[in-house]
Amino acid sequence: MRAITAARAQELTIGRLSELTGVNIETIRYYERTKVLPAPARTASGRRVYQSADIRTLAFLRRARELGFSLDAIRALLRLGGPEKASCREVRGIASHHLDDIRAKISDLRKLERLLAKTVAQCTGTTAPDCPVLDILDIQGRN
Amino acid sequence: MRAITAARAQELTIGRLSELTGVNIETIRYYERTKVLPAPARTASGRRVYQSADIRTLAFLRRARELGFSLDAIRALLRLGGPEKASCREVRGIASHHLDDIRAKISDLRKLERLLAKTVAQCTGTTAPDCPVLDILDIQGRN
DNA sequence: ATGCATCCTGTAGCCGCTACAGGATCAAGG
DNA sequence: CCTTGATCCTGTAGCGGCTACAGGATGCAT
Repeated sequence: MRAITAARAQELTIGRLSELTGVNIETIRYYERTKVLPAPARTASGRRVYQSADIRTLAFLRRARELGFSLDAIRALLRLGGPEKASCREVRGIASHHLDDIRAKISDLRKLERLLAKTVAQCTGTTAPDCPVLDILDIQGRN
Repeated sequence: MRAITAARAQELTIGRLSELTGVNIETIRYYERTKVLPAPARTASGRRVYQSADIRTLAFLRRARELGFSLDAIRALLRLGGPEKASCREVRGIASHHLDDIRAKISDLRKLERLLAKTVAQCTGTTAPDCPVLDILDIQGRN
């Protein structure tokens, strides 16, 4: 059932696909090279021909990137989401693993934020002999 | 009171400096190549010779990296913190700019976290025909 | 026929490392 | 003194996820 069959699945150039999805042309080609996207058909002269279904895939990809999924994770998601259903459990696995990463990153950043904010607040802005910012970075360092 | 003055400024090999600071040897050389660290003296046979003051600098560098400062920012900090005092104001500028970056990143990540968490929670784990994770990534996309 | 837009491939650069190849040098033990 | 093994040196290439060229081939409108 992969066949294009009926229904005018209109064809797109890479430039048009790029416009429609907001993904840079070079990036689309990069995704193809790195097997995130399958290679599309070509015209006689070698130009890429995309189908309207590719808009959806690329939009998905773009959104997943915005959500911080790695290309590796996205390759997996596309494989799972692809050829007729997929195990929602596996998808959930990937997503919740990613969620863990995000939470760890947030927690790290919050620690940094607190420390930096506290320190910057101590700055008088004058050319004082010792600067609180340089101080936290310096020796007394391990906190 | 910056001066080390007295006290046997002992010399170190790159390996020893690496041990003492926890910074990879290759990374130390990389910092030299990219002008984050000044090139040290050399022995007759060409080996790098570090002074104990370099431990402090490299530890500073390491800590600043842990706090997420870019090498560019660190180059600036080292220049400012370097040759006798420095404008604390400029240091504060760099640090508070970095703080802004961190806060923006935290805010982004929190949005992602909420969205992903909500979605993953809806997962039954079965092989349902539609998967909430794939759904948020898909079409209805813009939230 | 001309011009310009768009496309193609291939390669190199960004950051901040890390890893390796291939060689030189050092310190210690036999 | 010689050998071994650790350490050092330089130079280059790779990671992820693009982005930006160069240099050439099409496509389309006038």
